[in-house]
Amino acid sequence: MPSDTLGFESHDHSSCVVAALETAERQCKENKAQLTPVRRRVLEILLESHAAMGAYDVLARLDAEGLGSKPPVAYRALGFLVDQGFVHRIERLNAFIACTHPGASHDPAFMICRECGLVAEAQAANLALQQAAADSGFLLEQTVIEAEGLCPACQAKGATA
Amino acid sequence: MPSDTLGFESHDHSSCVVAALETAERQCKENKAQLTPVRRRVLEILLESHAAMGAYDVLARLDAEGLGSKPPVAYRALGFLVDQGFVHRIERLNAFIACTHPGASHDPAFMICRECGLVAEAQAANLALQQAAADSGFLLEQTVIEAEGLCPACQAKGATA
DNA sequence: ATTGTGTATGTTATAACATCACAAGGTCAA
DNA sequence: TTGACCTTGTGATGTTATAACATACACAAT
Ligand SMILES: [Zn+2]
Ligand SMILES: [Zn+2]
Ligand SMILES: [Zn+2]
Ligand SMILES: [Zn+2]
Repeated sequence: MPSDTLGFESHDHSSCVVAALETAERQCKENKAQLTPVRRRVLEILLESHAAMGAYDVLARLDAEGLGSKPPVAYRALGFLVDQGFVHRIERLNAFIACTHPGASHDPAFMICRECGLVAEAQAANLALQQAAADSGFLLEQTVIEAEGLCPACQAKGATA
Repeated sequence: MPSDTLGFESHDHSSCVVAALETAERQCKENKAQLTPVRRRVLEILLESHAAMGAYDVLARLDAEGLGSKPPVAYRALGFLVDQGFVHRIERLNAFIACTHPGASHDPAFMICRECGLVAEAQAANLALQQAAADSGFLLEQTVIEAEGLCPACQAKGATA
């Protein structure tokens, strides 16, 4: 299993942003979906960091920029981005994060640092779960795999609580 | 990986209930924790079926029985039961379910039928995720593994939407 | 030009989930 | 009896999410 995990390592983040936006533009064109100003702006906001953001935090940003102030504005944009695969919902946090593997078809898994809030996205198909599903006749459609713990930096800082 | 998944198969459910309650009693005694009437009743309510229940649904039951009517009553009891390992929280559903492997130390995974709401609990340690964590230096403390799909019965009924 | 259709947005209200803060009771040991 | 600790009661509040309905715009068919 190669480590294509991204999120904790220091890296050229602007290239993440550029790549994600380019992929979104292209894929919307292909899918005849519209990356409208609000939708694009929400994606940009989420791309600012590898952390998850609540819908209301996103909304506050939109509001500050005059792009909308009511919950449905944020939820609709987030819903669109999730449907397109540009953004993932983190169930554990009731929050959203920009995808770090834009374009690639994937079944994401997440590692969430409980200390600093950074979230890394990994590819981690769960063979044991697939086996359990097969054994019990369950038709597996979608999986949520989210781990919580401490990222390398926060471990180094000695954070334990 | 043996199939110790439980939830979809028809089975002697009363033995689930009895076993879970006995284990809870015993383990509380060992841990010097108190299985008070409200806590015990919440566990019994959750044990009625292999489906997840929202905190407010549990609360409605407690209220009907005169055991409490305010949200903290339900959340406190559920929190206690989760801490003791008798109940699991299903993040995907913002809901709670009684553990089907009482007493055993485990890292549960869930299969959630989107049609009928039944939830099966399996053991499904995610080796790929552990590998990804090790590769990136992430200290993995807790994992959420939840699959959504169709249970055997609902597949048979031809449910697709 | 008008009408229809589809998509996106604006807005109000409310549903659904969760916690805070403080008061009150019960148990038990010092 | 007092104090420490745990549990419960309750009002208020905070947070997350969606329902429902109205408006606006682009584009195609008439
Ligand atoms: Zn992704
Ligand atoms: Zn961290
Ligand atoms: Zn369990
Ligand atoms: Zn089912």
